[in-house]
Amino acid sequence: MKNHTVERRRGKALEDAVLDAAWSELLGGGYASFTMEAVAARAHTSRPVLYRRWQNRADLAIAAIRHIMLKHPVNITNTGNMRGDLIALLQQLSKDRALIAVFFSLQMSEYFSETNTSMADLRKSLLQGDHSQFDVVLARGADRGEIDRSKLTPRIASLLVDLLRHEVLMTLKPVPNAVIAEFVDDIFLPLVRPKSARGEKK
Amino acid sequence: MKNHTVERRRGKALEDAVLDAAWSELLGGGYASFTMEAVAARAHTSRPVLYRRWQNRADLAIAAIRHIMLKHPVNITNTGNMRGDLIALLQQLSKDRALIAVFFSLQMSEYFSETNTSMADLRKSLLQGDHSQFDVVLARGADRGEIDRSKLTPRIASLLVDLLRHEVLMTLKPVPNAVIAEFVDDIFLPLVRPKSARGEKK
DNA sequence: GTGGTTAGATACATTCATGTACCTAACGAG
DNA sequence: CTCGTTAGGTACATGAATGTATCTAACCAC
Repeated sequence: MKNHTVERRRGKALEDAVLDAAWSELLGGGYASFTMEAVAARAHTSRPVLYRRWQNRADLAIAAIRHIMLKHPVNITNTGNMRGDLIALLQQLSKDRALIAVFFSLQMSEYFSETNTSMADLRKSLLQGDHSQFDVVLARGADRGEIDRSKLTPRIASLLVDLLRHEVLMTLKPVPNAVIAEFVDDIFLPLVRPKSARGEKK
Repeated sequence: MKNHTVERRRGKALEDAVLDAAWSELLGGGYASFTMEAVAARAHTSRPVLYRRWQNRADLAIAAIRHIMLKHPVNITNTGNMRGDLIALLQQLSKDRALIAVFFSLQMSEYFSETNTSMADLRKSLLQGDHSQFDVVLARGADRGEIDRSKLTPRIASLLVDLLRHEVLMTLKPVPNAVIAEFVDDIFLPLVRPKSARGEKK
């Protein structure tokens, strides 16, 4: 390297660059092959810079996940009917959050054996926002009479997110829109459709 | 150690002991903290003995998983109705296979980055038996008219196994019978119930 | 400018696991 | 009983990563 211009970064600029690099490393090899050395190299800096900010690689990994989640908030839409809203939400989750969930749950296994944090705990603390947004869409659907509120048990209310998460975990890829549509049209909606609308074909 | 009696094991006896030890290690810390040293220690033997049989720790881990699966086959039952059969199957999977699926999918992440095997491939090769057994039960149910075969899309046919797997992955514990019943009674059966039986309450 | 702060670079001690080499003593077949 | 096989033990070379120490030079505030 050794450019004539040095361009030395400081403070937040440097920190963001490191966190982005850390996230890229997590995506690439997962937490198992997540090393301070590799992150430092990718961010064009050195390990001591990392250790000045985070105590160890677990801290850095968590910080990177938090950072990327802040950069990709899930926006709730209003397409006019619940089906559209649900699909839009799932598509966003598939692109952004689901990837996080994957590399979080899947590749962080090593993290759990190191720190004894239970998976449920950490997942809850990181993904708490998701459910509430689904709940908003579902409540709206119930108000409009699109779904039967009495059929919305907690398990069924979380069914779509659970199916999406499972799919991402298994395939490690963004979920195709056709699959999302299957979740919504063939599984979720039939379970919560109001009795009056039972016989309707779409 | 150094007992007066030496009790030196050989051949299959030794191999089984090592595989059991390896499985215990996988359960305890996952593949991330799965070391030849620890396995050798737990099996009261030494690393060279392991390297004589398996080329590396990935080989040993796979062998241990295969071994434990052979020891716990899933038995298909015939309780007289499909609901009973499904629940029995899911309960068995929850106790035995699901744990395997967990520590396989979850904690083997490091394995995948080492060997480039795709997760889907390996899962398929190890868990291929499960689906066929479910298919038997489902086909039986269709023959009896308990379910509507036309509603059994591939995705819905695999729904129960998928939900179970997801639950185990998230909780890392055997799935309570009440949850299994929810899967069957509140989600799966309503989706595949024949039209004639629609109005029936159980 | 000047001086405090901190990035960037290098080097180091440490730890931990891998895979191999080698020796010995127990076991099993004949 | 004898001999070939192989388990059990120890030691070693290697490599990868951690976390720390130390130096220098760039940046920022004043």
